[in-house]
Amino acid sequence: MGYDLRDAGEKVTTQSTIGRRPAKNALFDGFAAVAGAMANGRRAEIIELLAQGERSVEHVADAIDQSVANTSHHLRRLARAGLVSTRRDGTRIYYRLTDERVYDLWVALRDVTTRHLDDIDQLTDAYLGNRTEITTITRSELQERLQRDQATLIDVRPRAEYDAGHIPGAIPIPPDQLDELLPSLPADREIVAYCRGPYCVYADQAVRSLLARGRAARRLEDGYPEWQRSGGPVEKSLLTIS
Amino acid sequence: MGYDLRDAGEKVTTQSTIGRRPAKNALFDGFAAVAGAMANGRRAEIIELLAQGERSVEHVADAIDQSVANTSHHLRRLARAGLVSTRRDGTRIYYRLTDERVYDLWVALRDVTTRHLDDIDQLTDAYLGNRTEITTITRSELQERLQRDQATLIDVRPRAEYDAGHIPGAIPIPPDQLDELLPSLPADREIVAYCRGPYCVYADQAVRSLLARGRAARRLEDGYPEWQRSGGPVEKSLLTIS
DNA sequence: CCCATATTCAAAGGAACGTTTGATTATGGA
DNA sequence: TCCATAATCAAACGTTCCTTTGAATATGGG
Repeated sequence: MGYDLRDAGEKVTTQSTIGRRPAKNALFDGFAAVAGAMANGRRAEIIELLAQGERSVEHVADAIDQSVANTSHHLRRLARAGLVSTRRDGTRIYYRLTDERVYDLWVALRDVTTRHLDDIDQLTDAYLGNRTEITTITRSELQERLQRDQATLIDVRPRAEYDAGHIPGAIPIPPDQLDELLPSLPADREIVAYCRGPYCVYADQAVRSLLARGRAARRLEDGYPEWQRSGGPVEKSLLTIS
Repeated sequence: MGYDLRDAGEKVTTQSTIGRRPAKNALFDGFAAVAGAMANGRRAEIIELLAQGERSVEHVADAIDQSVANTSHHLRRLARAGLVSTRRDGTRIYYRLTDERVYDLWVALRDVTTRHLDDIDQLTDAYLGNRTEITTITRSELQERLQRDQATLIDVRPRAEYDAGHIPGAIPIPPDQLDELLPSLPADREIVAYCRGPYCVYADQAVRSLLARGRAARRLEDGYPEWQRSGGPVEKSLLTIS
């Protein structure tokens, strides 16, 4: 066992922290308050949603299947922790993530959770189906293949989100038009689908559908926000969100 | 205002998510559970403490001024979320952060909090005192100055932590020997102090004490775990922690 | 100026959390 | 084998949190 380093010297800490305890408590309660803001499933969903771009309260309420009042409550709580900010446009109020650092925090949380929480695999299976037949491609791999014209890239998010920003060269295939549009894709190359992130259902749907038709298809390992955040090139179709 | 992109297309999401709601809830509750594990001031302190290295339950209890039973409770909760792991050595159980990703998550939380929570400045002031007279130096600046022999580096953590690992060339100045050892430092160069991280009091104490003696002194902007995590060189004095 | 719409606020019930207390389990040494 | 030590567990208290309900506030259009 040897020289036990681990319990030596702590008396010192205790001594020099005497009297500071209330202040230390308050400081760490501050960190805990921010963690607490994310410590609710619906609020976690909100953060994932706002990572896509700003959204109105009603829109958020709709997306997370909650009442507007409750959604507003959750949004206010996130705002109090500094995670989201607001912008008023007429009678509507738009919420957004305060900055990219908040997004980074969310990704770090997602990462740790998927790696360490025992049940997470069952949970993702229950939500997204068994993903074993769906192979993924990394961002850098995709970038290479696009440069060499070796892949057809499709964006399977709702049209409005495509318009607000997408990976250059991506073909818009809104999720409600999968069946109409997928067959018309060129048959010469592999197809890569992406949507909102690793927990977005659309890309999985598209890949499954293509595989069922005998096409070669993969999904981007994460999604558009990750692509954008990592500095990948971006293209906007229409007016920017004002 | 133009074409309102933000509320278009959401019906689709709602439709294709119908029936999946319970699974989606469960998945995001999983993320929330991990956030919830950090959503308590004492548990946040535990994470910051374990970022320094593994510690026994009693040690942790001592450091956070809580009963062993309560501390054990908090540690079990962190373990259930996958954030910490244990190792038994005889009659003691040592807790550690499960991996570096957990540390990254903690740093991301610390970062977001210090940048966005309104009261955090008052809280750090209350805990660490007004830091306006204490200037900092970044890790890369420090590395440069060390290479050019332009600074004396002191490690003001308890001796056991210094022994477990420190920045090469750092002189150990345990916090309980500040007054004895500080005056004997060479007077020809600026002194840089570091300890456990941005919220560790020792480096501040050392710098204040040196400034009061008319010496040029700064503190490393963060601390040893950050240095180590960013790939900086590390030196160990004695046996490794077994 | 009034009304419709979008959002927030306040109150209340039930659930989950944090701390304390006292008892229980597991290990190593006598 | 028995005892001391280290850690966990179980129950119970008060506190905080989440959701729902109904009312209140702010903005823009008629």
